[in-house]
Amino acid sequence: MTLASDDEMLEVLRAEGKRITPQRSLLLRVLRDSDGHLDADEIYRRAREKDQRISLSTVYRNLNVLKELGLIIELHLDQEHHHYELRDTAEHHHLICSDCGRVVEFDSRLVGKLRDQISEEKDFLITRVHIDLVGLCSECRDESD
Amino acid sequence: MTLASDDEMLEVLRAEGKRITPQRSLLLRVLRDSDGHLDADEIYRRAREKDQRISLSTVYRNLNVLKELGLIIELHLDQEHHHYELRDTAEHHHLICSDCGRVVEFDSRLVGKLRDQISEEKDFLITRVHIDLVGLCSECRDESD
DNA sequence: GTACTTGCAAACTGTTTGCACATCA
DNA sequence: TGATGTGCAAACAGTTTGCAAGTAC
Repeated sequence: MTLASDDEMLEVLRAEGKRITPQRSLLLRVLRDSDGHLDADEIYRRAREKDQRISLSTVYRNLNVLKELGLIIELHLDQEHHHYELRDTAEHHHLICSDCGRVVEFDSRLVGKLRDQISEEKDFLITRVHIDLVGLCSECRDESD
Repeated sequence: MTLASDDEMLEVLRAEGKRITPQRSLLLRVLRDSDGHLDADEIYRRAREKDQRISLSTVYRNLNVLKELGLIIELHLDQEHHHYELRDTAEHHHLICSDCGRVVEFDSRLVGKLRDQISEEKDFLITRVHIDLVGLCSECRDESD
């Protein structure tokens, strides 16, 4: 499902003249072991569980490096801070429960259709599509009755 | 195109037990006279052109009030800070040029279809849909050739 | 009159940066 | 060895808040 193994990702770093440091390997591992959409602080917390010494600024710096190399994606999930996830071959979007905060990924043919339609209508070359659907998941909906 | 006139919006404030202050009227006027998607600082700048004394914290406080009353919408246009616009009867989404920053609004039948499809598939009650398409507008595309 | 609102300055949060030291290649 | 990366603390940007004074109703 995911673009590349950790090794392949490390290879991208090397190819771009970036060094492979224990911190970078660790961050990639944390991201891979997660279910996606972690914020910087959560990534920092999980990384520290494995290596006490990593610093928050290193986390931020490397998230930016990985983002520039296209290995991860920065999300703006209707929150005050950013979320990050490994870049995936399968484009997907997010369905967010406004009550419990749960995030579910989805995709649909309609997304590509929409993109094509608007691209033509507005004469844009569309490179990225962000879709967030916000609502109540079935559990939270039941509770609120 | 827009939900209500300024007077109607002020009426909503009154109905909620909020006071109608010159600052609030001014902010609504600034939002209405704009093309949408202004950030707080720009709103502050424009408001100050009309009334020197308004403060940035008043701007923030009132944007939050208006947001809670549903009179305006807060956007997260892939930037570090928020943008605001008057709530519109016609739901619309944003097409953003990653080069010049231009923002174009759009809507499409496909959005409702997508919403219905995912709602059913994932068993969510979907209340809000945010779509940002990012790309190059025709002018920026021509320049980059 | 009084609860709500304002302006100011100070606090807060998420993120970035300068610098000296450490480290990958 | 030399360029890159790290940790720390300090800076920064956007936003929120405490408080005393002002104002809508």
